[in-house]
Amino acid sequence: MKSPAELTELFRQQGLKITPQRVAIFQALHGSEVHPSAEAVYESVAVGMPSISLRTVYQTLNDLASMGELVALDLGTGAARFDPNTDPHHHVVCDRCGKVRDIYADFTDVRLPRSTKGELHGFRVSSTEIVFRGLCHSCQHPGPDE
Amino acid sequence: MKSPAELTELFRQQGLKITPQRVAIFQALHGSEVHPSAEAVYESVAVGMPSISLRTVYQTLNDLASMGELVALDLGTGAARFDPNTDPHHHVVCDRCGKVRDIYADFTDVRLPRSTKGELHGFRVSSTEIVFRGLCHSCQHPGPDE
DNA sequence: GATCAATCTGCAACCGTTGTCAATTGGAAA
DNA sequence: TTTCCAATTGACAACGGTTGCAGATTGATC
Ligand SMILES: [Mn+2]
Ligand SMILES: [Mn+2]
Ligand SMILES: [Zn+2]
Ligand SMILES: [Zn+2]
Repeated sequence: MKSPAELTELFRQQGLKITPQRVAIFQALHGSEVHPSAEAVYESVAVGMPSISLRTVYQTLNDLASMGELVALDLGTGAARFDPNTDPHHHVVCDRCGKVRDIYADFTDVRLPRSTKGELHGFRVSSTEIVFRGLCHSCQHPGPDE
Repeated sequence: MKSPAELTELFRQQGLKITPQRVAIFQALHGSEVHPSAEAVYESVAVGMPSISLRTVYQTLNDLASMGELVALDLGTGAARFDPNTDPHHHVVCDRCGKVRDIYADFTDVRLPRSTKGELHGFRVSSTEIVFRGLCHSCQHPGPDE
């Protein structure tokens, strides 16, 4: 995802208005590696802008996603996660708390294998997603009361 | 997943009742490779048992899943998909119609890479899922009206 | 067959997300 | 700067998938 300043410029070019809400969302996401849900973005932005609505957060996240500045991920944790990292990469997900970490690895040899008839099951594959699931550090060492 | 007869025996052993609804669901799933949603199982069973409720289908699918006889998959197609194939394998998913096919391939070299500090990002990984996404055969050649 | 806990059905409620629309607002034009 | 209007906002309803609930029904055991 581009910087808040670059996104501002991009939105302006597209004829979209630069609202304080949008700028706050740009800032909340920039450089973030936590893969927040829309709700998490909302809570983070709402600290400094209590009047913002969840609907506006969804709208802006969807706008960014359709511009390709953000990737919406469904990692099976209930809510969609938004990823400002648009480089090709994979993920580790904690089954207990939903924590997500980026995984950079060259899995170029992971390709859809051909059937015995030499074809790809009739599929034309456009992306390959690898998700590692397990427990994160803190969920492996649960405190007595959590 | 075991055969309907074996599942019947298994349920009996667990002290669970053998109801016509459960048997019909066992039969609908046995040998199936379509990865149906709960709704799809419901529609299939309801042909011969119109009075069955969707709630019962969910209940039985969840029971089978918690017994390990079935795997519940979240492949990002909206509804959960239920897989009677409990062997380790991967999937190809059609982005357009949601069709799912099993992929058997040895990706044992696909492992969570270690960080520069030599650790696995603090994670203890218990499973690795590979999902290939793209278009199935029929969705690559859409008819004029679909 | 009688008993009774397990199960079933129908419906309400839940969660994450999107549709709707009146009120508000950013920014181009004058 | 002021005007103007389309874009945006926020509140709330509605949606699809799933689960909670409660009363009616039924399978297993005797
Ligand atoms: Mn990521
Ligand atoms: Mn499968
Ligand atoms: Zn965790
Ligand atoms: Zn298809």
